[in-house]
Amino acid sequence: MKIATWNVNSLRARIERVQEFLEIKEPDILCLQETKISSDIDQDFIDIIQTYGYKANFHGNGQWNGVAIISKNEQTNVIKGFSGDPKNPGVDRNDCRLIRATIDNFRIYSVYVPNGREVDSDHYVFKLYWLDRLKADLESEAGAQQQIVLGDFNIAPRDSDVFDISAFRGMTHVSQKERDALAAIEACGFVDLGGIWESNGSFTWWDYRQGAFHKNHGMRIDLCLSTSVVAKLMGAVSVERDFRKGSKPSDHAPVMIEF
DNA sequence: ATGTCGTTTCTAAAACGA
Repeated sequence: MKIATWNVNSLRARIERVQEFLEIKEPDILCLQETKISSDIDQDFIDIIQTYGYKANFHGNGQWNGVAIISKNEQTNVIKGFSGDPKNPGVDRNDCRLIRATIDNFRIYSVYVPNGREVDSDHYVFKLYWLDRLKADLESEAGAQQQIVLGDFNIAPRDSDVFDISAFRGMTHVSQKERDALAAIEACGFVDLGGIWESNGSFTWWDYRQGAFHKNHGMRIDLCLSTSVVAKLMGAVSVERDFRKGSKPSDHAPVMIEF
């Protein structure tokens, strides 16, 4: 079984690369982030994806964010956004950053954690809130099914997950509070499957600017967290760097995990 | 060189987000 996650930075702009990925890599499940398409036109993309034998569920508001789950097998009990009615601190009230579905008795979550912008901004407060809210939803669904959480966390868990930690001191993606929020989720019984990479180099995102990809100036911010039972079944983990190359790439590469 | 993309909008250049 192959499960992948990919921040595509606009599905409209990336549809040909996504088709290429489905055709060549044949993942059983693909979680997408930053689809930037609205629910109204999702059917166009569902039709394209169906021609490759996949089913899809989208959660999007059009201009920004947007997440999706694509799978060969049926998706049931799909939930878009957080459960319940959270007290939102006021930023990005109608954003679309979470979709979950049950596939083959696994509970799959596609997440797009807020960027946070600057550590002294409301957006950073919202990022911390969002991570805490995600933890609550994961805890509320724990036990019944094995859980796998994939997506763009906008957090580099360790210093070795950025190309030059001195360039990121005091910035989002590496700050202690967001790393603590991620650690709190892991403390609920989740394993960071990409954490098997001990050294610099296994990055998942590279800035479009300054030739960052060719210099390997990147970060590992696209993560896959699973319950420890699932982690024991893990085979190969790979960053599909070829999809960061070539014509019109996203600034993120897909991460693929085999079980 | 905030040097690239992708989105949107007063459909051409700019604002905004990442």
